[in-house]
Amino acid sequence: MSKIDRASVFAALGDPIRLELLDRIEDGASITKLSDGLPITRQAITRHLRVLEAAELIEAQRYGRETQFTANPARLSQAKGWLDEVAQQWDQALARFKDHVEK
Amino acid sequence: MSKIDRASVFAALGDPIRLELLDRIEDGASITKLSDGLPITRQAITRHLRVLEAAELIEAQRYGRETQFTANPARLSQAKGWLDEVAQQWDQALARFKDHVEK
DNA sequence: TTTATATGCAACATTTTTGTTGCATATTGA
DNA sequence: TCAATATGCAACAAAAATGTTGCATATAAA
Repeated sequence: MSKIDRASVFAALGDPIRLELLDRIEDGASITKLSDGLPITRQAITRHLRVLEAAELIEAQRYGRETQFTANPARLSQAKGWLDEVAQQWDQALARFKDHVEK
Repeated sequence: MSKIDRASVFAALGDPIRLELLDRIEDGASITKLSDGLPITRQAITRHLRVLEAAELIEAQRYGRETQFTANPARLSQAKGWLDEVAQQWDQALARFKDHVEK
């Protein structure tokens, strides 16, 4: 998974509307239902959903006239994994620094 | 911490150059050093660093004519925490769904 | 078969984000 | 002191992201 892919996932998470949508999706919801109460048009919501879908954080499936979106927990785990990698790097760097000071 | 703040942290993570900079920062580095080898100008790098700083993922300190950037591990932990929250919500939703099906 | 509902598509306008270039300023080192 | 180094600032240009409006289409319900 390249740094560009990682960035696209974080970028998808980088908008308050999209974070709200991830909260609302949970176990599946249609676009109209997801749009309810949000301050932008349904079409704008659709775009946000497509951004999340492109980042593979959610998946879309059409049932009749409705499109249901479901979460992709695996992708979220990956994102956590990447944050862990960086955190670990920083920890190690800090450890090296301390070691250096003590000598 | 509002959803807007969370989004700003993820948005800051949502660029391959900035992920690369986070890799390179580790235990502190100057702008010139961080820019070395990257395909954009020093001024562009400075902007990326300011984005990371605004999201509180890194901190800047001036020593003489150099500006040293250091990582803020606490902020990264917060980001992981938020991903966990969403992941847990999804897990619970999935559990409710399974429960529902079995009945 | 009508009507209402749920979406999709596409053209536009705005706003934001990225990057560049040019120039100024503060430190360091010879 | 003079030259090299490390940045900061600001004006511009280009590209990408957001949102809106208007209209078309497919499905479900009466």
